[in-house]
Amino acid sequence: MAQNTAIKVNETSRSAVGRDGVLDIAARLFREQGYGSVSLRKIAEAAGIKAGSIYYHFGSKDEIVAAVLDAGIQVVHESMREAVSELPEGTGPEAILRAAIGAHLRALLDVCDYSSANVRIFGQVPQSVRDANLPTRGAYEAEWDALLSRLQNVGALKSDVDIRRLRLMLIGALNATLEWFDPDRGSAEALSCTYADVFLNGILKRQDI
Amino acid sequence: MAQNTAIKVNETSRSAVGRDGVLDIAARLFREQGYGSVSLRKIAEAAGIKAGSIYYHFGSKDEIVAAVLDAGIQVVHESMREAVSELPEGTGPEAILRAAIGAHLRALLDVCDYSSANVRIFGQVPQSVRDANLPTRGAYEAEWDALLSRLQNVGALKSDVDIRRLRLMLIGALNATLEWFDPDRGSAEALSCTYADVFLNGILKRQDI
DNA sequence: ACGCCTAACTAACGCCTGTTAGGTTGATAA
DNA sequence: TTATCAACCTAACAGGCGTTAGTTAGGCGT
Repeated sequence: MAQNTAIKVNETSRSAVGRDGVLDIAARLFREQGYGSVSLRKIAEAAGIKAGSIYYHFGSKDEIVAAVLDAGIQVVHESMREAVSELPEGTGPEAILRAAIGAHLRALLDVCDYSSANVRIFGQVPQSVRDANLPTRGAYEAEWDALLSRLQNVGALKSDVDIRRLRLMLIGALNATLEWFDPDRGSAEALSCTYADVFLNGILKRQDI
Repeated sequence: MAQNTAIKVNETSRSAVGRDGVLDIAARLFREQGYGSVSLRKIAEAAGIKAGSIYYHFGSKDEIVAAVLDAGIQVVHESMREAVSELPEGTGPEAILRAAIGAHLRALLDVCDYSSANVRIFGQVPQSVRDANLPTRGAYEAEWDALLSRLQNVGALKSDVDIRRLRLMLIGALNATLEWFDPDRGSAEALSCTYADVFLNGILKRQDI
């Protein structure tokens, strides 16, 4: 009757991973292994509970992945908004852009499983889940568009570049770092600096500097 | 070794999709739906045959996806190499880079299912399949590294940028277009031009031009 | 002490997956 | 005509999937 007590003994009572615990683990597994190969049984096992128990906290697998996706965007969004709003008044356009790029990259590469999971699995989840994530995404994209437009209006950016396209290029390039970034080969901070350099000034050597 | 066009001798009764036909369809489905949600039965149905019949042409699902991944890299690799080698002698560094960027982007965005499937599903396939694709990937990456090194050695590129990192940034940014590119909002050619502009000169407005 | 609430458990369901073995075609070569 | 052979089909296998229903156990307020 008293089955494996080994698990329960170490914490006197129940471990109680809870909804947030399950979500944390799901985000980590999704980031590491992708959407398709992470089953509810895998999530449950990593959380130390049984698959069926997940349905106490969530109504379906889609609900879990949707929660992960939304949280992922919100983390980068807040990180970016704060980084920009914290700048002293009168900060130049170049420094503003550098701050925004750095915030996005930091949220992605420093250990936030939610935001990295979002980037990694968004293209793998069912259409309905993608659709549910679109409003949250849209809000973040609008924040970037507003920032870029402001910079373009004050004459800091080239005037012939389409804002939407620029934002897609920028965020796409930053997100792509997830596939190859290795903290052992240089910090996220250093990478962020390189990215800003390239995007702001290009890679061609110029005589005029 | 381009499009297969499903050449069949006397299409009287049997359709005979054959190995190449199955591969074409698999590449398209993988690109559209991702690795996890494309089953052998889906591939078979789209090919007009039954699931078991696939095992006449391939030993496993992994073998199919591995073939798709390899072909995908080879297509971009050849596209890029040809585009660069076809340039007239004495072509400037900027034009060379533009040609390489354009070739990569064209192979990805114009209807090659293999190369786009590679970018889309590489992060979703089993580790063993990824590993099998690494040599082919490495060859393409080496081609880029050689090109970038050459340009840096002749003083065309900034000398403080790490070539490996530059290549990762460049290819990553180009590959990311797959997630949002829409031919109705502008051709791949135009996009390629914008990308080259940004990477070569940056997005800041400069007084010296 | 009582009942309620939370958080888990067990056991099963129907479906889908990759894979296999053996059978069936229709065209071609002898 | 007969034999060969590539290309397909049929039917089933074991195992994994998301999901559900019903049950159990500990903690807390009254």
